[in-house]
Amino acid sequence: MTGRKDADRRGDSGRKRKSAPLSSEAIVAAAIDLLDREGLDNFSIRNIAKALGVYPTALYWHVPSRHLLIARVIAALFADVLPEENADWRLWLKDLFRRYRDIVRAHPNVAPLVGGHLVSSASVDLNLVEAILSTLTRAGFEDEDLVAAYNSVVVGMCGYATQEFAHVFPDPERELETSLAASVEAADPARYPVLAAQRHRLLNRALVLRWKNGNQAPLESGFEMFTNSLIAGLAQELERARNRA
Amino acid sequence: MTGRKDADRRGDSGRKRKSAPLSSEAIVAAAIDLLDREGLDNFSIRNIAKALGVYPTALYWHVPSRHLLIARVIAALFADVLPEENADWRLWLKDLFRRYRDIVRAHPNVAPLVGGHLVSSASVDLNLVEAILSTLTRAGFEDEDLVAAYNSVVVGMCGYATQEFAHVFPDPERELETSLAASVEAADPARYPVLAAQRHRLLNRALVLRWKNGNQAPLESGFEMFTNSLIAGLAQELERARNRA
DNA sequence: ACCTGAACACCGTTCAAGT
DNA sequence: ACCTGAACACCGTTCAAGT
Repeated sequence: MTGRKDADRRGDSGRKRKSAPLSSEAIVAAAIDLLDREGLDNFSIRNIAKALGVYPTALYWHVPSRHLLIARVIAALFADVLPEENADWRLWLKDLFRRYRDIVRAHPNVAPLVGGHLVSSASVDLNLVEAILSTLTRAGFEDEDLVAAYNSVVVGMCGYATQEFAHVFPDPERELETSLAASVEAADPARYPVLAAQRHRLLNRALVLRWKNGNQAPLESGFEMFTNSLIAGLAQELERARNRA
Repeated sequence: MTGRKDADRRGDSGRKRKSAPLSSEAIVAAAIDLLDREGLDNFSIRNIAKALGVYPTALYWHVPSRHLLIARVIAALFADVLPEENADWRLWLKDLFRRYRDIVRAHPNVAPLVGGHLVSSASVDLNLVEAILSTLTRAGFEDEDLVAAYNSVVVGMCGYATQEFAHVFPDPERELETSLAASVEAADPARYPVLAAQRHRLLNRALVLRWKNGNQAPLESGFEMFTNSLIAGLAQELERARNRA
């Protein structure tokens, strides 16, 4: 009898039913797993439930809504973005940008969920916010400039990876691929001289001119230039602010 | 008889039925209108069809899919981003960034659709691509550096506005607002000294620490610093590359 | 307390049928 | 050629019912 019950609990009927009870942590873990394996297009409450061997509505006991589940997923994934302390604020920022991008590289399908949505605010990591603020304060930014620099840093952190790992929509007939490749290949050198001359360097390596995202074709050199430029530029803005004062 | 037919065509049965026949342009226009009026959460093929007084499936004669409709919407909205020519490449870039952000300000709900999705590639404006490439070439970027600089510029163009006008998810109970405000208000000055000291300057004015987006609370000063920094930094990278050669 | 199960109000898209 | 209308395979979420 007891053996039978245990067998039932392990669930030979519901195929993937886990022995462990449901919890917010288990749901978030299953959500991340699903996102990594099946992509954004199959990322749904119902599929997470299926992976857990449970009814979709069961999740609502542990998680208030899809939006807030996504917020928890983001919080879990970026729990360790924060770099070691560094006396040089510019190196610290560079480190932060790198670490952020590395996480997105490891879970590329989350990119569209972080960039353009304010959900992230639902699970703010105050440690991250304070770390950026205190680093910029040590660098010399004050008051209004501090806020502006902080916003610049957050965009610098998320902006590149968001675009590098942008969502590629399902294209089974490869229509996007063929039409894009064709129009670039056929670009009139008279009208588009630089594009025509550099086309082989650009296809799938330049934003907007690609059908693969950073997953299959990373945009490494641009990341370096973008982050280096932004940081160097912030340092320069700081100088200017000092000279004003 | 003819009068009756005209009345039928104007459509007293289907309420909003337009007299004009359906077309790709009309659909895109209705889509933009719906996006502006009703927001991203109500932006669907079915609602666009309803606004046009037509069956949802009628759209598929003129538009291949939702993804590609979005691509056309984006193409239509950003048809005029391209700034006037400018001898100073840095001013030209600044102008480009401003114009891009102005368009997003005018149609803020499109922001999440542009930033994190590769759909935009389905409707590439080669003129824009060439303009950026030729400007950077005139500035002095070559070969691999040109690609890296181009990618930096595209991220610079889209990155800030994407986050400034990020999607705010429906929150009728104002849970996000209250919890975020509370946690920032209650931030321990010992653990979060800068955050605690600057909290009134930060709430709804610093990314991640807000429940409103740029629509209700623009992040103007950060935009200035971000774009100025990026451009100044690119100029500096250019100097470095020249010194290497 | 935690999960089932039915139900509601939505989606995008396919395809046969009408005109 | 262009639109209707039914149908399919999905969604997120609410809520009563079970245990």
